[in-house]
Amino acid sequence: MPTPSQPQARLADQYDPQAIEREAQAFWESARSFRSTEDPSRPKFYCLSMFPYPSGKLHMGHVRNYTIGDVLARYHRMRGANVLQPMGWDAFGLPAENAAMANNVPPAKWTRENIGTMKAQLRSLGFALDWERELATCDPRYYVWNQWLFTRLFRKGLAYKKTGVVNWDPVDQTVLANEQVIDGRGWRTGAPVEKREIPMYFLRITAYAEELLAALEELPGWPEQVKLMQKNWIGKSEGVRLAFPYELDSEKKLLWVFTTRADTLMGATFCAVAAEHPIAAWAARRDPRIAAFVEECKRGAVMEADLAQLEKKGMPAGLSCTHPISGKQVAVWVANYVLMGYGEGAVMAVPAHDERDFAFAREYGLPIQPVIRHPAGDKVPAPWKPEYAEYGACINSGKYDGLPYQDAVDAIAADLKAKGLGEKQVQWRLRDWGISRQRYWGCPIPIVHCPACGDVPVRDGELPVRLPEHLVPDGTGNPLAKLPEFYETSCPACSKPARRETDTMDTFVDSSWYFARYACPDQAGAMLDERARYWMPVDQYIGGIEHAILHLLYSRFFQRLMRDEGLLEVSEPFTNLLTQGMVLADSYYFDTPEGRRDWVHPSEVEVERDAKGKIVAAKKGDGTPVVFDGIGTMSKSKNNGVDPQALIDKYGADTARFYIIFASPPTNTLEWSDESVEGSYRFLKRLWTYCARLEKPGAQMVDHPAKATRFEIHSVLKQANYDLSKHQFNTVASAAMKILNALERFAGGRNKVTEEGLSILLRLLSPITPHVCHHLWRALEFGKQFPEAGEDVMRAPWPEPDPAALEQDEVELVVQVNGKLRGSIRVPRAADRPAIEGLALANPNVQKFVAGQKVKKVVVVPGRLVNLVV
RNA sequence: GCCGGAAUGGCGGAACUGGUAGACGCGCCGGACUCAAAAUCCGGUGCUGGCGACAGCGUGAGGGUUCGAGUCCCUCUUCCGGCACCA
Repeated sequence: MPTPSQPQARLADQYDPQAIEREAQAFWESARSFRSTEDPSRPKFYCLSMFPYPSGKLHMGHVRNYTIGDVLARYHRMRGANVLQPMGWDAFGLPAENAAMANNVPPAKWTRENIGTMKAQLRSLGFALDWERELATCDPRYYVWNQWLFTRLFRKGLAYKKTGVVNWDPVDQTVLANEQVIDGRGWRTGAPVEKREIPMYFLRITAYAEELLAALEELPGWPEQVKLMQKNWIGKSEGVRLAFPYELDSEKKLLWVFTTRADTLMGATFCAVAAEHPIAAWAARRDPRIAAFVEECKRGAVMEADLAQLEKKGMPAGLSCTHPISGKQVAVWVANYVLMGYGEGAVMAVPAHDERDFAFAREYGLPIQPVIRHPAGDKVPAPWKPEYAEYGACINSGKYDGLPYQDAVDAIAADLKAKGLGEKQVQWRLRDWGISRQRYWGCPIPIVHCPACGDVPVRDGELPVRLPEHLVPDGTGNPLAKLPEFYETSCPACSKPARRETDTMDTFVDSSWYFARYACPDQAGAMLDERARYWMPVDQYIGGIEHAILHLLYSRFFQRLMRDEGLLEVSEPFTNLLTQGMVLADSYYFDTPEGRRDWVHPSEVEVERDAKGKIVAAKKGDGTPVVFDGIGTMSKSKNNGVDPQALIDKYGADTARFYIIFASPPTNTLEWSDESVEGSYRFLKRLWTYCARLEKPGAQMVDHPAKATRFEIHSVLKQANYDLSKHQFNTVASAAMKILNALERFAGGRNKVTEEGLSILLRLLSPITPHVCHHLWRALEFGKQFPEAGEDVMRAPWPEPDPAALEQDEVELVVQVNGKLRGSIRVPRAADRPAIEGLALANPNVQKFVAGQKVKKVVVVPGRLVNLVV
């Protein structure tokens, strides 16, 4: 492709980032440098960063995410790949409704304005994005395919209706998101939140549980940590489903429980059921105290984190059931620690070998019967010890005595099966995905409720079910449910009057397949087309670690749903995953005389240091002392956010990008420091000044040998290339600094060594700071040496170290005595072991520590060290 | 509570596969330039002792394996992420 002709850039004396960034961006724009097309002749590289929620302005987390992605995209482009790097908007969601309520602006308008602002910001950062593929999930041309797929899943039974539990605000008469529940109360009303069961649509992700789990093994490009979290989340456990018979109103019934510890069955001394269990409901009808307890359990929010920290409480249900093996009667309790949503909503309690049951039994004086020989003995005296839960041989268990874990489980399961009271079963922690939201700003669920035909999916020809965009929610439920024009419709099957579903989809649905749609965002006739088969899977996905479970698991699930619709072949959407850490900043406050706590922005804080540079005090500009409150995520409430725009305005995009890459490896948290940003700016200025001086006639004296300089530059490059392969970009930025240091020490004019070194430096650095490298490459006319690149450093080949430059005649070896460093020796590269030992022993400082002692052993690590053991 | 991480100078971080701890940068100290300041440039900088060559100590705490541990194993502490309706 021809590069657009522009006047040859001259190198000004001063680094002016705003001017050169404008120029570089104009160059890329007119050359359409980042547009990607399908090209089967080249290896493709689909590089994707998680798309942002258009919250208003870009925040530092976005800048970090997209800078990391951009470095990867540009690097792979220079290595010859056909790179796709798209961008779009996760545009449905709760914040738009909150903003709408606060400002009386429809979410649609607010969202679209935010997209405009953030898109301009992304452009100013110079990311190599193919904007021709931009999409927004609130666009009917996008969400129509959510709806289309949903109707397919509904017909297959993979989408279905059942009741689910939600947070209910009794004052606003509305469903609350978990984040809208603060200390058990509604955020706007302050009313205690209640649990409420409502009908919802679910996606049958459990049908894919086995595959989602097994396929984790085939994801070598994912961090182990994320795979482990997903594995635990899916939570496959093999156990026994078994029944305790009981009689209710002279009717014979079975209380089913699931256990992974069937070997402890003979120690089951009671059973416990969830407050939502039918037995609890029955007991509540007979006994007002139980009714009150069940009510108490139903109060509060639905968050598992909160439930898990509740004090374990229970009440006897006034019922007993029969132990399936021993035939003894055991009591049934209603307990708040049993979850209706997991397993059978009931458990057999073995207090001797389960910590929760142990605590519960001791609290309520229930029998504790040890049945396993554990490392701490045969008895289980209080307090609880973790050993009690370990595997061991059965005791006090009649015919099962002496059997180890697996044999006991097998024998007990066989006996239960013979009685028709149980069998082995696989149990999953993973639950089906409830996607219904009683909210306005989301994708409408394409179902019509007909009094005669039931729930009928909207016909393809009627899709999309358009979301009216003019509404402003008021916090009292979904405005769609108050809009007859929306919900009044006719049945797709019988044409009689019917009511349209007014719930919208979880926004996780939108984000579970957007990555595939980028391949063909303009395709109006299908969800995906053959271009998706070219680009998918994503070769590199980059995003926050906070998405390690839900978003990534749902996306893996959707990829399979699309595969099973015949839309794609591959099962896994993301071949390689990079989880980036959060961006943190210091926070400072002072308490006002009125007793208010004011948070002071870190940029307004002056610190006082001691002679060593350690911070001893901090104050505001006006002298008010402030308290350092530690380091944490950037947030409005602590007034410690750094605005990317201000940073770009002051230093330019390249400094922002360089700092973000340099400050920390991508997977770590990044702790913000304005002073370090200055350092990054300083480096780019130094690079500029070095190049500007090279341009001037009259080379300076060479004061460093060329061979040593080349060795240094090529060694650094070798390490940098290794670091790039490990995605450790902070040391690549360091490498660029080291190369500039070496060139400055060499201090020649334009000659073979500086020319080579600088071309390496500009290419190595260009993915991180593309604007300044683009400009310097053109100004210094490196296109003459790299005709294939011409004026565009991005088209230059990636630099590789020259093996000849890495050769050395001598190497330095460290000499240790008993593992302690005592000196070093220089030896010829090919020196043999006796020669090395001789030189090591001859070192005078080494002699001091070996003198008069016998050397028992000599360890020689080639190229590294000699260790003399005395 | 459960699941998953992290911890190295005054600060961010580096250290290959168990082999010189502190690369690179920030900050700080000293110097050059300047009427002065900013900017820039040069030198120093883990802690303790010593004029010094050097020595002792040192990677959150405690133990272990090894010729040798920031790195491997065990126990613990603190901080961070997720927990299904924030995205």
